Amino acid sequence: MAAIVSHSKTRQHILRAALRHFANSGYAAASVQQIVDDARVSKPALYYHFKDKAGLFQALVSEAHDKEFELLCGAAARSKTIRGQLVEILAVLFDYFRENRELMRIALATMFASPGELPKKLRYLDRCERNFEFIHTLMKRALQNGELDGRFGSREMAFGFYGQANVHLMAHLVTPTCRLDRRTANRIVGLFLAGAARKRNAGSPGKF
Amino acid sequence: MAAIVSHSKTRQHILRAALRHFANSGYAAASVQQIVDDARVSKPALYYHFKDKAGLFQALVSEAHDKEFELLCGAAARSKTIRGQLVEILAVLFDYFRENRELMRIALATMFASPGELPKKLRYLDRCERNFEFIHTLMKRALQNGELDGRFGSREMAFGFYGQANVHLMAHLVTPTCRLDRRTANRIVGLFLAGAARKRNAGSPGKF
DNA sequence: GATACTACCTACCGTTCGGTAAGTTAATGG
DNA sequence: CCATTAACTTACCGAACGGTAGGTAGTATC
Repeated sequence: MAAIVSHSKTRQHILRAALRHFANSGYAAASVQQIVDDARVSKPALYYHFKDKAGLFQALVSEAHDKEFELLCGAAARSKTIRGQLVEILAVLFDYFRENRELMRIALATMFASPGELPKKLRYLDRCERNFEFIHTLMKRALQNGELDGRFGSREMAFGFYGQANVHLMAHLVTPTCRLDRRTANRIVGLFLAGAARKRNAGSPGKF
Repeated sequence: MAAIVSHSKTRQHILRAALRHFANSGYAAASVQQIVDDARVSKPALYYHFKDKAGLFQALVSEAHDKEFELLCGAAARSKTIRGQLVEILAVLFDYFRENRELMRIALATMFASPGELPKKLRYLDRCERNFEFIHTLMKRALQNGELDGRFGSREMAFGFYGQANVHLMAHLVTPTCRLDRRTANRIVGLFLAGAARKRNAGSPGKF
């Protein structure tokens, strides 16, 4: 896993242990003592590399959101149609999720955290917004292209899709419902684009 | 607010204060001391009425999910078509949400909590599942009626809808995006049923 | 060979945590 | 009039919390 970049070995151990504990217990319930025990380092070693508990968390949060943004960009570039882009996005998120579920958990948890749940000095809202706005941009473009239904707003569609993607990920953290793979990605995008209602003319049903 | 039922006045104060703190800070970060200070009671008074911190939380969690279930049932009964039922469900959830956002926050937070985030003895997964299964049942019925597209499974549609409903609620906790009212409910259901893709024959566009 | 810096260490700080022991007050029942 | 119970109270517990003071081994520099 090349996800955690760090110059020091100790710093790396700390980050990896912190990732485990924050992902598993949330910010408040994860204790610094547990983290340093798990990382087999002393507490001052942690406070040498990170300003405080919040700073340690911040490092992981930034990495999680930046990684997601990177994945979104890469995936969207791989297709020209909105359908292809959305499938690519879901597929790559699912792939990454399967092997880095702890980092993803942190990204999701910070996205939907209560105001008092995390230290106020933490900066992550701008990163959340950036990731959402990326999807939003795709939708706007597809709307102009005529790929999407003009009766809906780009914002509500971006919201519907990004929201649904996140729900699938979050739900999978709680109870693995179905395999999060490319096939599932295809079906989700299919449902999103075609809608759940029965079609009046079953002329060209397409495949999902 | 008749949400919190209790026989003792003190118990009521405690529950109300606990609701505020748990909703605002999450389980771990909310301290018993803050709660009793806020409720203007002593700590042993709290431990007289509730077994422990987890028991206090449990009372709120149960109430939150039970209330949601009640809302779902009432809303679904108000219409015969799946479209009508889904709109009613969203509308009633939105209504309730606007006036009881703290209780809703707890329901959502427990739904997507990490394993180590909450005490293990807490019982809530069965209640989550019950609420989801209610939506699932509606979808199954609508599928048999031919109201929904047979190419999709009832489970994935229930998931898509319930998930999207929850995302709208959660997102609204973080940043109020749009008015959560009946009009919004209509648009969300519209998007869910019709799909985002442009329709080939714009014969009867419907209104959302 | 003194100085300075990195990368830690042991030991400990004050605070807050969830929770309790034991006593008090007011009402109720025999 | 006494016993019991409900509904608390003050005072306190040990453990865990996040964080730090002060010292040190190793390396690099002048």
